Amino acid sequence: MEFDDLQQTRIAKLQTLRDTGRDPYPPRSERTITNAEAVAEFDRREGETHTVVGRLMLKRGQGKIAFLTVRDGTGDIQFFVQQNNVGEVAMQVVKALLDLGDIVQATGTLMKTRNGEVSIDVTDIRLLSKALSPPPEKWHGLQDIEKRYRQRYLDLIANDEARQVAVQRSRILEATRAFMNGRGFLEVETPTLQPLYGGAAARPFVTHHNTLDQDLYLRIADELYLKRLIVGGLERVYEICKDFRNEGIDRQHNPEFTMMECYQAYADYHAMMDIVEGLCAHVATTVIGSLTVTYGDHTVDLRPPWPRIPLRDAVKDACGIDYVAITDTEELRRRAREAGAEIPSDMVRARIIDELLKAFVRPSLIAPTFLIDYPVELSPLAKTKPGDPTVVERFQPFIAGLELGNAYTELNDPLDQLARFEEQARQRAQGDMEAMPVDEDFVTALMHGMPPTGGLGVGIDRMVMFFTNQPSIRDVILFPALRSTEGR
RNA sequence: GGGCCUGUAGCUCAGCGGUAGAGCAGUGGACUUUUAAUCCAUUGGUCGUGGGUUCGAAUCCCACCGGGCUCACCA
Repeated sequence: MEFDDLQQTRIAKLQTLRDTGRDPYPPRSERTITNAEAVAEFDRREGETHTVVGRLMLKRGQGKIAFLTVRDGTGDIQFFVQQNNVGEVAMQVVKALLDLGDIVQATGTLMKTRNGEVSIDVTDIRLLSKALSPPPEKWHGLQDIEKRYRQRYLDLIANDEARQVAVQRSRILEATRAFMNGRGFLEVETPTLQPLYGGAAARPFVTHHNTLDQDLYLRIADELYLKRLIVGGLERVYEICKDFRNEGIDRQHNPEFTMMECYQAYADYHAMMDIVEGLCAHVATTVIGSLTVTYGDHTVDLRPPWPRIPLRDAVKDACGIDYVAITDTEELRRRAREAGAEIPSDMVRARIIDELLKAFVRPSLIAPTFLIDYPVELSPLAKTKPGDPTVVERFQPFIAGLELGNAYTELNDPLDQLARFEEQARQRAQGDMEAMPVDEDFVTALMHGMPPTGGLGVGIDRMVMFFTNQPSIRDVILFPALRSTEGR
């Protein structure tokens, strides 16, 4: 490892500190009050002696005094260092050996400066940890997008918004758990390493267990395991976990992402819509403090209930194509192309409908909306609508153009499930690598009887994107997937 | 994978065929109430990498390594 001039300078200071008997990395620290508390409670704490800590963010020397802005996890406070109080030696240390980025601790009297800034009138100041690399620019922060993702700690140090998003994400997860627990759901854990993957249309990551000498898949969903628990009589279960999908990376997709899946026995997809509405409203009120949320150019009202629009009607309204009335696939393809959609000649009927959804319906789904009742072909785990074997009871919630999740009335007919798996296998044989493999073990579970069940998956990252008004999933995942660079 | 954009000092950015620049940070100095402190002086670069065009390339061209947007793919 090589050190540049700025680092060499700091390493020299480090040596000076050691040579003069000062440990640049002492094992112990003290804190009697957080910075935020000191500022918030100043009126009744003025004059008290306190010890505060944090990272040195700004340094304003002025002869025999110095003002240091120090930031801990709660906020900023100012150190007011006067040579008369700390002595000439300590003053020299502050001026010559402390650098921006260092972690420091100071003891002194809580006071306000002439200009009203809450400060510690320092009597003792010490270094807790010497930073050997300089922090990002103090005013512009860290702008380089790549560096923000690769070295997130710098982003968190320099950019307030990055910190806010990280905190909000945690609060959203907390609110989600509280909401689900409050509805009687049991939080469970199912395997990340699965001998057979399933529950979504996606390509998996493959790994290998040495002792078993067996390939395993990182889960693309936990659906099939959670439904086994429903079979087992756990009537309301949910899991919040990472799923892994070996696919493209873009503003709304990361190869590992966080999903909340829940299943409720003796319920259907309407109950799942109630949960989505309730969950979003709960998160909005507890985390945002309002049912009105702004995302990008849009401001949406999350107040339930949300419109529940059959996909057929939504597509018909958006582009005038009634795909139910057009039974001939070639006719449907022709009409879709006329409307302006790009439809490859080998695209199957269900994908054409999906394309119509993406091209014409989705862009207009700004207000919270449920699209319901999807073609059966794309939903091998969902129950068909009574009286219509071509449509399943499935819905997707959309807010501000974001697709937040997926849900259905779960298929609990074991023989129908087996037939759907076999149809998937046929599509797989025809080259659709995202079609699901046959999971006979899951069918075996269904053969023991699964109650009528509603199931739901919510993309937590997208929910966080929405509630924190972030345009990219990389902004809500602390360490997003990036190509590794040479020499790292 | 395609198209468009992008990579210059530790950080934020200018320069876009003719001597490599600014602000912040750093270094030296002045300063006992600053708020991105101020003032004086000053160090710092294989202009992502490698080729090419040219009398001359940070600048134009090609390839490669990263990144962003977008389309495709994908919940």
